[in-house]
Amino acid sequence: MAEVMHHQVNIRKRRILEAFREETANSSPPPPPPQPEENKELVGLDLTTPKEPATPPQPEVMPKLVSTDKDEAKLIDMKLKVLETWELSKRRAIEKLVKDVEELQALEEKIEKLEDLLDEKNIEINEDDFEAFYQKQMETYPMMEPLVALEELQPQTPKREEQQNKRVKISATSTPITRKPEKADNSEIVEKFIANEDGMVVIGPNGTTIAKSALSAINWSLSGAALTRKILMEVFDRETLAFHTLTGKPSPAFMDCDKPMKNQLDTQKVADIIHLVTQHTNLTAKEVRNAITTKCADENKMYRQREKKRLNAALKLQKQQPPQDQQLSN
Amino acid sequence: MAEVMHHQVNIRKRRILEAFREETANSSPPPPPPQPEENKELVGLDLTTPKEPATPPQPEVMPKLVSTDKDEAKLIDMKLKVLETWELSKRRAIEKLVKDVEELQALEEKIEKLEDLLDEKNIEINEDDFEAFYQKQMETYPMMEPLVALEELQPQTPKREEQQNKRVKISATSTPITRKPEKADNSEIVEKFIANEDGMVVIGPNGTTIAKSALSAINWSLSGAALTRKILMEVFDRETLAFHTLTGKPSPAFMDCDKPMKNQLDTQKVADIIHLVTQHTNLTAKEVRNAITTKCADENKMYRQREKKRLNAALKLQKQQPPQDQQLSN
DNA sequence: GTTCCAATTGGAA
DNA sequence: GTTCCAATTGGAA
Repeated sequence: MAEVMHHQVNIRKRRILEAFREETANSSPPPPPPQPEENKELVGLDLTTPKEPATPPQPEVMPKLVSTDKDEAKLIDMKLKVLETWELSKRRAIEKLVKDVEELQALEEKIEKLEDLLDEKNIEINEDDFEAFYQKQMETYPMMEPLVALEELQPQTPKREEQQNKRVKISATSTPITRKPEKADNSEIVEKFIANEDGMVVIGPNGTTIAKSALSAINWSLSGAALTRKILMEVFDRETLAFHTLTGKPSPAFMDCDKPMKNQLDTQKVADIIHLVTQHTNLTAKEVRNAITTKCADENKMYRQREKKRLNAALKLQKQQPPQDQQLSN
Repeated sequence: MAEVMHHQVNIRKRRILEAFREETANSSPPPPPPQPEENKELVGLDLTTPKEPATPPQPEVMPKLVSTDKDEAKLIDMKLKVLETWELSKRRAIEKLVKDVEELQALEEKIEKLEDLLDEKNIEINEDDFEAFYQKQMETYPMMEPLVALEELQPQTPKREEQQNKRVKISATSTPITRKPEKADNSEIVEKFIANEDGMVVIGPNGTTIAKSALSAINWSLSGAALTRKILMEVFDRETLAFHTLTGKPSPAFMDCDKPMKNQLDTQKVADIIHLVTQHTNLTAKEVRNAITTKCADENKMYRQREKKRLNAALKLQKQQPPQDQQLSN
């Protein structure tokens, strides 16, 4: 897989270089402009790195190009920045792929162990049984792919041409072939969840449910933290969020000042939320927990604001009324 | 690219299914054991989801299988878990790939704009100039790939067979082909940096330098935050870390209590550290900043601890001495 | 001897 | 009307 990625990258690299070559080939190189002798070895470009230590803040970070054609220099400069960005992005992509491969291998090992176990015990699995079982499982874990999808295997050696074309196309057009469909992604994810008769869907292994309508209302292309917050609002009500925290522990920063105690959010539900979010975004569990902590803090803040507003309104009302209830205010 | 990934996944899926099929084909399916009538439709497996609400904590999350052969049930159960994990992992991998493609496309657009600009202005780039420029750039930005590497392009249509074999191999052996080499990764990264005469290397666009020896001493397979901390220690000394923060702003949580002011860490250096870490790990800039904040807080804590220790030692010493310096302690 | 965690805060966004 | 940020803390790891 990493190999494939590499090819993709190399195609791109070659295109860049070819572009450069074409530019130089299509027209005779401009005669080197007369230069003062000390610049000669630099072929018309002043490329010396700034000698001064960084102490005076330098607004221009890249070493300035000095050339007869300023535009040209600027463009080379820009192009290089692009190349650099390119190279870094490539490295990151490969890292990701390597990680994927590792995950696949871990799964592979697990599966092989299971197969060994089956062999060892000489156990046979009836396919009908399995399908029935899978069917039931799907109802419980709606995120699973239907068995049919597992069986829809294209011939494995196919369409090299087509695939190749597609790859080139990805790299040659600006309209994405496999673009992340902002809205379609939504329904794609949401449709995996099958609602029960009350319109609720199970979001994690602990059986936490939320309304499917709520799930579809959530914009899954939101940044991770925002997504977590929306789901939190579906699982818990505002008051719960305002008076609970992730751990239920007091802040170590306010040990002495006796802040009002808060309880711990239902750990099962929290685990399910973390499950849901980490499976469908790139967030780590830690980031999700962080978002939960913040949301609770924010809800508490908002609750107190509203309370204050209510209190002020009540006081105002009291003042307007004749002081017949005066004893209550003492 | 997503297509490629899909194939890879499908190969795996098919292997799983084939394994199941072989098991059922190689031996006649076991005759369905006599079952009480109400279980008949479930073909020997009790697949009903647990009816009880989740209130009492249930240690077993997956619905229990009830079968004549407990081992068989258990194994199907396990196998399903694997399948589920598999499916989720696949989805994540595809998400990552889609993201990669998007990044590539963004770069593509940038480059095309540049090319258009070149065309528009009818500018030609002398290849020799470019190479000389690149050479110099490499000295300034050691992370860039050498130009030769950019030119080493394998023929683009090659080795389908080989590639295919590799893919199968990845999925069939447990020894990784492109495993992330824990140690090799170190030198691989470090060697990209070219030290100057003082053994220092530039780590980012602002020209921040650290000793190359320090860079090699760092274990790049560390978790991201730990890595950030190590680099921080190379760029700043302990005292600076102890009395500076990311922003220099006081904590909003301690506005009233007048904590001692802290200054802001050199933003240029911080930017370079963030650059270095985000390029070579999967951390986001936010996570790096978070790690910096924490490290500063920890260094401050440790500084105060040491100070206290020193003070205690001094007091002790004073007591042991004849009280001729008594006026100092009053 | 260090690193990591999460509760709290006011204000910026 | 909400979300996000980072400084601070003590203790767990």
